Amino acid sequence: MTEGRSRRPGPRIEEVARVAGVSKSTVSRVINGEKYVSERSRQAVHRAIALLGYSPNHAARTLAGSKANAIALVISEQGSRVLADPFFAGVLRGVHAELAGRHVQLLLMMNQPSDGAGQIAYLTGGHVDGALVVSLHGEDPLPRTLHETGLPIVVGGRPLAGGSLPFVDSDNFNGALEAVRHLISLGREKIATIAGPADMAVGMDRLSGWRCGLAEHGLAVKLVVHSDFTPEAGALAMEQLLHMAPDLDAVFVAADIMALGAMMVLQARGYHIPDDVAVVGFDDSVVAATAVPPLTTVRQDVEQFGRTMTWRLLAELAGEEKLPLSILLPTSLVRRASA
Amino acid sequence: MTEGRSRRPGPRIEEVARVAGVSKSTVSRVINGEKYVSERSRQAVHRAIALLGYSPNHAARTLAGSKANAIALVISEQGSRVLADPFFAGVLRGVHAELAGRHVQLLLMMNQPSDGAGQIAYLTGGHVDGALVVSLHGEDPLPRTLHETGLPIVVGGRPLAGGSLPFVDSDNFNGALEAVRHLISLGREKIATIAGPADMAVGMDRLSGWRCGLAEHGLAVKLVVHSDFTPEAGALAMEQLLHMAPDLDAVFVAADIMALGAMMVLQARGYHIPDDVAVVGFDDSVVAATAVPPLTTVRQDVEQFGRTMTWRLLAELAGEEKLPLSILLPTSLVRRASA
DNA sequence: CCAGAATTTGGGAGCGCTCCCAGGTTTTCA
DNA sequence: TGAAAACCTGGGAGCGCTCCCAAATTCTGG
Repeated sequence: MTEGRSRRPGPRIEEVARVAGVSKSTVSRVINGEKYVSERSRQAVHRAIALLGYSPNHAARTLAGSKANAIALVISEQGSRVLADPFFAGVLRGVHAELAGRHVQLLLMMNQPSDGAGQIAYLTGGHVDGALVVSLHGEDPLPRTLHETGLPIVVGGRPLAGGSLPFVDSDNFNGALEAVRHLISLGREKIATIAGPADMAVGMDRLSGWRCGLAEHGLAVKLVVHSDFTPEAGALAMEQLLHMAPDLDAVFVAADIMALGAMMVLQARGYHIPDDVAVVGFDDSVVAATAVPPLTTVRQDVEQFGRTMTWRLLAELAGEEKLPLSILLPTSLVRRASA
Repeated sequence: MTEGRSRRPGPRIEEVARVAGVSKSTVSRVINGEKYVSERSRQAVHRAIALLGYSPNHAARTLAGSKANAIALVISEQGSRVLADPFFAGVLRGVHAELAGRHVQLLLMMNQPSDGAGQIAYLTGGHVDGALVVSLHGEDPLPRTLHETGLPIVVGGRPLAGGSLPFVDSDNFNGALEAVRHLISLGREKIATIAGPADMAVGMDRLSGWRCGLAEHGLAVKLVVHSDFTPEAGALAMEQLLHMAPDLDAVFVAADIMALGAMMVLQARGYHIPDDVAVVGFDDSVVAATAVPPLTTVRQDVEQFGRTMTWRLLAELAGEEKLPLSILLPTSLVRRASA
């Protein structure tokens, strides 16, 4: 009755100030972790906040202040959905974990082909302080465009276009290298690969690792077929490889999901896995352990991926200096029955 | 130099008003789609908005207005991650698609066991207008708690606890029913099931469908083993079933991912699929098509799931009357080689 | 011992918008 | 034909906070 307009519930900064016996300027300083606040005031404010259950109003902070207190997670969805799904969920979990406890909102944007311009306008329009761009397609211009407007970003997955964008990626090269070394240690000599698309960094880096592993031992690096990240394409690629070299004795497949298709073809053609042909995948996705036979694969920690991207972005927003431009996360070989 | 404080880029509502030759009240009315605006003014405002590339400031709208212009997507993550991942990504895509073009932000929250109370405080603290709660675990109290505070919510997946929460779910019952009818039409008579957990609606509903399908034809409904949504547990359940009835001729598995484990066991025991034992899964997840043999399964459209939840929530927020309390989405049988 | 620097505090303008109010104009209906 | 109802508009208070400014206090070093 006495309220003019319907107010949001909860106490305001003014009440905290009153209870703590200081001004609202001081409360604001404490909340934002500024220096030039006496220990005495800081304690009093913290007590008052706890007592009242105060939580700052996000909209007001954003409106009054010079930052948005929010970051965006931008998913660039150009095909390759199959690869994206489990990857994406894991990354998201990591991002969220890293954000926990900070007063930063996570906004989600998916790259609809229709609204490229609108999206850029939104992102650079002061609604967010920075963006995490998960861009599986290496040549996507979005990260660069955003970066050039001065918006702090971190790209997930090495961007292909030259220049220097901050990014986080799994160490695809060394993962593949380790896979090939493992195959060689098993005595395999005719080692093929089903590579990812040539326009994706993830595809290229895994291919390079395979090449290096073979080159180390003077083995031939001819048996390459490019494919996309689907089981069907993996099957097709395997057929091509068998056509090129029916006597191959191992294949490194750049994604578990493609390995599934490849294994189907191998088994249909009467090859025994791993006796005739050893198979190593990549990702250690949920399908790897339940494949028949269980798939030896290179594990990447997607949750760590999300956490690291977020950490890097927040560090930059906090004004930290000397941050590494790019961060590669370790991979590890998971040995199962297929190799 | 002339700017006192660093301002956000872009035009403000005042400029739109000036260009359109009206007051900012009128511009606000147009933006919010209120009635009591002449067609002439409306046109002028729209032209001015397009001309200036104006986009309303979210923080200011939220602060000044009585709504937050944001909804939350709350993921209740109590185990069952494997099921959740692809499901979750699809739902998210649907949510996003439905939100496109509206001035509604999507906030993401994952249920960290640690911050249950903080999360509720945040959600009911006026930061969001409503919430989508994806809660696979049927007895999760969060949806009910939120609903009781008056926050509009839509639950994804039928909530188990009695009462009347608005929810969206796949028609698990009829999907299972159709699967069983298909098996019966194939001449199978000893049809087992690997059911989901008994404390999840999704598990119970699929089990009920199986029961009904058998009951329709007077078949025995004894061969049930409960399991959780992992391949390992599926394998274990299959072993139990074979122990109970080595001569079973079909099995309906409540999730593709469990079916994978079950098929491994069947094949290891020398059963041929589908000749000896027919297998039908549920979900039509990415693994179904690449299983050996390819898995016949019940398809649910997870993207539609997300879209429908969002539509239902936005409709309620818009004050629409006579909304259905619950919505069941159709499923369809996808025939492949396993049955 | 005192000028200047460093620290600590409160006051208040204003971020960009919505929503209430008051006033004017047009339509409706008995 | 006149009063009530519906329609349309602009002005301005204020949402809850941050950040600038000015002032008060304490700490330095020559």
